[in-house]
Amino acid sequence: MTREQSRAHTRERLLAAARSVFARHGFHGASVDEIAAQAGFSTGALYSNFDGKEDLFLVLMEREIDEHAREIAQAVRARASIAERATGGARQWMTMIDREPDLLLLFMEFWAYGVRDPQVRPKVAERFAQMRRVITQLIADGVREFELELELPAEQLALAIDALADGIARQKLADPQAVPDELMGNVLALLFSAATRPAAGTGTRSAR
Amino acid sequence: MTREQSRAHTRERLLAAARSVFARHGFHGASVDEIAAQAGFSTGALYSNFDGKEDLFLVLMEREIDEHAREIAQAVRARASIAERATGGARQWMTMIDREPDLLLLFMEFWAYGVRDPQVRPKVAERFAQMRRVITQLIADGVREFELELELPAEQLALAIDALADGIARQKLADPQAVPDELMGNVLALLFSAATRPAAGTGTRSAR
DNA sequence: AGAATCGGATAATGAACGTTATCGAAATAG
DNA sequence: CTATTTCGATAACGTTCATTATCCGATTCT
Repeated sequence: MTREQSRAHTRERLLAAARSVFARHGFHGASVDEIAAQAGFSTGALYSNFDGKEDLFLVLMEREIDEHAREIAQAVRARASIAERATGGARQWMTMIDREPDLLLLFMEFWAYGVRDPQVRPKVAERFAQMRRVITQLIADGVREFELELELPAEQLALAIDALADGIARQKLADPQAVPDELMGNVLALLFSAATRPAAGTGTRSAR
Repeated sequence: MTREQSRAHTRERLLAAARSVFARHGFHGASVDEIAAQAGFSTGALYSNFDGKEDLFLVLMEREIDEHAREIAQAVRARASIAERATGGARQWMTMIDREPDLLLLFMEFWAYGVRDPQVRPKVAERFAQMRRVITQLIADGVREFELELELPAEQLALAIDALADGIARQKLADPQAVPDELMGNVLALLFSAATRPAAGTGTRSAR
């Protein structure tokens, strides 16, 4: 194994261990010793491959967030009507909360940590912006496809939806019983019914 | 000064210092040394008055959350129409984010910390439940007062509103420019317009 | 009876302890 | 010989504990 491959391999092992340990204990609760041990290395190796606990955490988060953003976008795009897209996306989100609560908790810690640190804050903001862009695009697609008009700029609607998703996740993580599974879908449906109207005088005037 | 008064006084001073230091550095970033020093005591005094850093933090949070819940409820109750109540509450929330971002950050840390700890989790859940009850009551009042019917149980609508508020706060804390001040009010207005309809056949049939 | 004093309890101190993240010099592998 | 990993040292942190200072209630003395 070449040096480069070897190094990449230890990085990978460290990241995998970090994912597991961080998920179990949270950012502050996790110890670099445990991470390094679980990866089968010493802590020095960790510091040789990363700038420290914080850097390791940030790299890991970057990766995980990317993956989840892709998943959500995919789940939404697969649906047909705008109503189905909303409920489909909502359902996907709720199951994600159920399936990987640890990871969501980590995202929240990443946020709390990043907002305080001037170095990290832009990265957190960019993550939100990225998610907003994805949702905005989905809304724009739906609007064009189904010939609708919006009461609110798509970006703002997207922000609200993202905010709603976050807030619901927070409540469900604190008390799973308090949040019915269909709630998010229902609210989204209501929101869309109020925020959209048929476009006036365009293309195939379907209804009216 | 009597013994009891003296003790209450140091507790108060410690709590005030804790509020300041926690706000500045966050829960994990704050050191008990700094808190004790700022209060003008030794760390031992802190441990004599509280069970430790965690206990101090929890007591402080309990207090602050109570206060904020009162403020919000007051801001909503003061308004006349249901639309004004929504926008009034939303405005109050947005200014609160602007005015005390540090405190909101602390709430988030309190949440992240509490969700992991089996001892603290019920307390966090109870805080959410309390806020839901307040909002539910406000909705119920509005519905009765303006003779409306709901498309969704008031509790669920309340949960969604709370979630939305939380999520918007998170985004605004990460990037204040990304969140227009009127957004929350607008979305609430849309949500209410979709979630309510005039009650059929009750009392003074105003319109229709 | 009123004032002074004593004893037990309580509050606060500050030094000590174990744990943690971090770093640099040595050792090892490519 | 260079790059990567190891090992030991260090400083900071939360927490504990023996010690000191302080207060309150009861007892004693005038």
